[in-house]
Amino acid sequence: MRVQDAIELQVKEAVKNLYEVTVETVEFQPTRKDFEGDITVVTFPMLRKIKTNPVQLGEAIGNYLVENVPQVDRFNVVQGFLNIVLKDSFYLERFLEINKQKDFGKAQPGSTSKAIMVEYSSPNTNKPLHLGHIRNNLLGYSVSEILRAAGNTVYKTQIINDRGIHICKSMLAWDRYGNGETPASSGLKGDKLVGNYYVKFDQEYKKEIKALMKKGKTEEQAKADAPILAEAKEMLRQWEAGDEKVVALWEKMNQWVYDGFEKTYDALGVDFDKNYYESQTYLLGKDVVNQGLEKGVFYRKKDGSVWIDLTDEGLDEKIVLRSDGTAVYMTQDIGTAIQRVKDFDIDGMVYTVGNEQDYHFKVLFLILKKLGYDWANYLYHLSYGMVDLPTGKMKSREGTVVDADDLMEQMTLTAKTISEQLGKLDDYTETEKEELYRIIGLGALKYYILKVDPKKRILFNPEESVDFQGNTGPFIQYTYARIQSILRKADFDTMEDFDIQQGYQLHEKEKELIKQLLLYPETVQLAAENHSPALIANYTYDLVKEFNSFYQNVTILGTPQLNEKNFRVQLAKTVGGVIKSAFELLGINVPERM
RNA sequence: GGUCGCGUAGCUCAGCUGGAUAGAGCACCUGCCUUCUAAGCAGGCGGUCACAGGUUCGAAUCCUGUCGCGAUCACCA
Repeated sequence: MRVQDAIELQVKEAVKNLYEVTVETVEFQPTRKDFEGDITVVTFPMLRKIKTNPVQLGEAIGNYLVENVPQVDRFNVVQGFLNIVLKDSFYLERFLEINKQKDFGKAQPGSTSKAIMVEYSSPNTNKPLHLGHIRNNLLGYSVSEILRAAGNTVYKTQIINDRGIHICKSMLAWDRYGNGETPASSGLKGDKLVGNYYVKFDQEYKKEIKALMKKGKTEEQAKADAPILAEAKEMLRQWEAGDEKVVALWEKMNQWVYDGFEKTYDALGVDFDKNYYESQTYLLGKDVVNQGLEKGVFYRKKDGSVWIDLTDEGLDEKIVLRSDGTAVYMTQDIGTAIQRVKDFDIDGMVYTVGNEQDYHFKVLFLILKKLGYDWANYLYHLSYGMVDLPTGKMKSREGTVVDADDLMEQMTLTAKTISEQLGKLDDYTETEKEELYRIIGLGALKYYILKVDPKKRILFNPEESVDFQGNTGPFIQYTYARIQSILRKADFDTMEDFDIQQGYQLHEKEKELIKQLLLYPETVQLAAENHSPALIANYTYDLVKEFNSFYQNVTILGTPQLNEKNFRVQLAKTVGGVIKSAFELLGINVPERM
């Protein structure tokens, strides 16, 4: 970066001295692989002010740079592109700097740092987590890590949707048909057990609808009149009234689910600094609405309901309190946001929620801004596309979901199969092997999901397994393992023996690797700004591709020259460090061997 | 119908704050394991960047329109 600034300055000097013209900005881009050079100045825009042809201009500026910028070695001109070659010494010096840094790529807290709360996962407690939750969790966790690496303070949270009619449905079904079944008695994971009763409710509900329709009711009537639904609603009323028996059942079943979720989160490798529970927040927000009513942010309609008019913003009117004075989803979200700022003194929040709620969050953020909260300026909806199956949407009630636990287990199994075929780990113990299969299987799954732009919907085909070759997690893990193998075989790993003064001449592959390493810090920043783990994934893939090409074309431990060997081992070690660091940002572990 | 998002090779995706001949992986075809791990490397095949206009010296990228897919427009969450 500093060289680019120096070059920019000298380019401006050059055109001023040579043509008596002042240019505001100089356009840079990395030189394309097909041309010789490290950095390219695009001279086309300058031609507007300077009456000459692009080749002459490029030559003139190039010569000036060679004379005035010490890091510039030589150049070539292709049309309006001035390709600059930097000296090897420049790259070697930068490489030595990187090596000294303990947390290369990560930013220290600074003036632009913020305290941010990231919400993700936010499950319902009536069914197990599925593939959709996995995408949510991986995104939320990774963005948290990325924001932290970019120098921010981050709090991870989830809001657990532990109340409401859907919870009562599984409670009712268990109460009626469960015969006292527990996770202990059945050997089922708690969330799975509760999920079964949610499905059971739906089956019974459908039976009743069918029966009612036979008696001549319309489908709509039947759905509304089914006794089992009325009973669930009644249960919700009792819960809200604090009925002891209902609350006890609710607590018991929710605990089963929490125990189950904990296992899934553990396996996924995600965690939270604080849990919020909807049962404790669903009444929040009403007093804020009333205050906003006084300030004129909201208005009351004749029937008593309270609204906000966002038509000036190109949106609609939106209700924030029902005519009976009860809260809606929006009210709750307003109240919860304010509560979180009180709890954590944060500057902003990231909500990891599917793109079906784009509109909701647009409205929520606008309302909070209009209410005058300064932290409302940094609210971000980390919106992501649905994960669909070839057969369509996943529906828990209908059992058409890819279960999170099952999927992770399946991935681990695939890793095992491949690993056993390759048979490189015969001296590993069973426990070591199992751990490794998990790392690889999860690496494949996580990378597969995180490498794609969050906005895009994912079509997941369970029939075609996730790849372990090419642009995949295991490919990158494999490269890391190879590097560790080299480090184990090298009997030195310090930089002290490498002498830059000897005028080391960089191999083309070495230079490309250093260039790619130098991009890591700005990639982290960019990923943070864009809330995009995909940028980290793609960066790491490029780095690893570059390393493998180096590895396969250049001998590292085989060279007779000590200075060269030391440098190459050190280079490999640094690449390994960046792979590990980048994968940590994605929540993916790296193995020492595989 | 209004609004938002997406549309790039057979498939999965990069590239999108405008720049050189549009890049990877999978699949398919050639080579490379007596030398640091072949989950790899080197190469080949494969594209009207959905379509049509516009802005620009220059458009996959920006603007407008059309088409296709998805989401959303509840006193549900």
